[in-house]
Amino acid sequence: MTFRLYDSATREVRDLETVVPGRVSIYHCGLTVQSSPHLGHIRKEVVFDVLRRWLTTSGLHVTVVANVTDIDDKILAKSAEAGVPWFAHAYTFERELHRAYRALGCEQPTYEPRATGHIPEMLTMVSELIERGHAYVATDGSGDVYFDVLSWPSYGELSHQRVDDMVPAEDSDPRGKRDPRDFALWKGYKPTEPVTASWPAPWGRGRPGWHLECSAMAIKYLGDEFDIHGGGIDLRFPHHENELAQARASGHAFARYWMHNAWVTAAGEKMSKSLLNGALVSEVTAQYPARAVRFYLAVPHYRSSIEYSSESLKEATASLARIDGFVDRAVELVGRVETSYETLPAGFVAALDDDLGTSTAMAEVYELVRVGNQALTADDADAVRSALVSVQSMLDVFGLRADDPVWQGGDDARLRPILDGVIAELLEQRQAARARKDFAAADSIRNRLTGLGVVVEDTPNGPRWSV
RNA sequence: GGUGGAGUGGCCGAGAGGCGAGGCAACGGACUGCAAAUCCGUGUACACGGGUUCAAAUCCCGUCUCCACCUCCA
Repeated sequence: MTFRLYDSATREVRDLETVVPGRVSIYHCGLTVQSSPHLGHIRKEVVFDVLRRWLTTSGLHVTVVANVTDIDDKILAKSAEAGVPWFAHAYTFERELHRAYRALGCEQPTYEPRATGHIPEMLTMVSELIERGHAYVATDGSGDVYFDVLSWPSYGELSHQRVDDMVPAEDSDPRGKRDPRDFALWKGYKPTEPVTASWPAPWGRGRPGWHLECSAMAIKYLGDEFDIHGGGIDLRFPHHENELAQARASGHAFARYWMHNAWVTAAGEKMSKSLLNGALVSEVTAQYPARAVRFYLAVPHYRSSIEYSSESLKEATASLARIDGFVDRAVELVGRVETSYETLPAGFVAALDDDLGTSTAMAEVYELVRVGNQALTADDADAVRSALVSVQSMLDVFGLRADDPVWQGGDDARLRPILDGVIAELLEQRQAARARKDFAAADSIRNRLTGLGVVVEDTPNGPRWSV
């Protein structure tokens, strides 16, 4: 095992040394299901999907946990506005998140726990923190419980900030806090909120704070200590800092490595719904092939931001078409091939082992495509097969194989033979016209097909077509 | 105020002291009836100003610009 990962906590690339040899446990913060996912949200899913695929391909047993935050202030506010129960609102967007996962070929996590299903675990953690003197019940009778930041000297260790330098928000309401930097573990029930959105607790009815959920669920499913904790870079502080403080202060070792992905930006700024610059996954996949969208999100390094533009998505579509062109012609010549870790080029393996160097790894794909195209021209079947095996095994790691069933939806399989027959008939007419040097008639047929989106190419073995 | 990230050729995007990652686009050539696809070739890129070094996009100092986090954020 030579996988190396940049750890945001230590700010260096380190060898991945897992808690249990041969196994990797990963927790990445899922979404708060309060609205439709945009490209930025789904980038995180793609990044961790590629990570999971790479570690699995490398021979490790991978367990992935990604939570669903199905209760929070926004869900309550938006559902009240819409006049629907809060859980109906949450389920609606949870389903939409799942559609986005599937659309981009992301495998679902091993476990996908909902926050509201883990109240007992959270209550236990809050109790432990109170007993150890790191949490307290609010002084204002609200029923809130806060983490006592000043009681935990290493607070700030993840984001490398000193508590004294932290500036509280100007409009922050001190409520029943001892210190403005203290954060809520438990939010006391308010009569304005639905009673179904609250649970009984020793210190009063209420609901969990956001940070608490992840700590409790990560420990439940992955154990006291686990390997990688991930999420978007914006979660580093406060969310992950708080998770770490809660978990360690209640006696758990918690994550060994912290992995944060950068954003998708729009006009240079972070994509977000509040800025109205968010491109929804459903909108983008309606305009571009979902596989090209995955390519676009998966190829740049995960710690670099990706600028959203239609040009970039068109370019991704064109790049993929070049790769597919080789794969299609190669499969026609040598048939389907089996892939494995052993069929991956050394440069590809080295690139991904070095902090998931996806961009460098993709350059290996193009190299093999070029070599394979040369072999096709030379009619060297062995060399074609060899290149095809490498290319397919690399695309597999990226989750980008064209023949993966996840990309096959939409097409009506019954129409395919009919299409084949009709186009074959037209191409025969065109070949006949070409044979009698009636190029006007031949070009007319080709132009009509091109107009319908069917690309016709003449090869030494006769014409071939693709959509 | 504190803590980080970034500025690379027409565009996207890697790299992090030494032979110009790669893709998209463009141009020339080969192939083709013409195309398409493919292959071959074509670029003196690293925000700016200094410095260190035999050698700097990469290290150091300074400057400019942009982005982010500091208790809603993937």
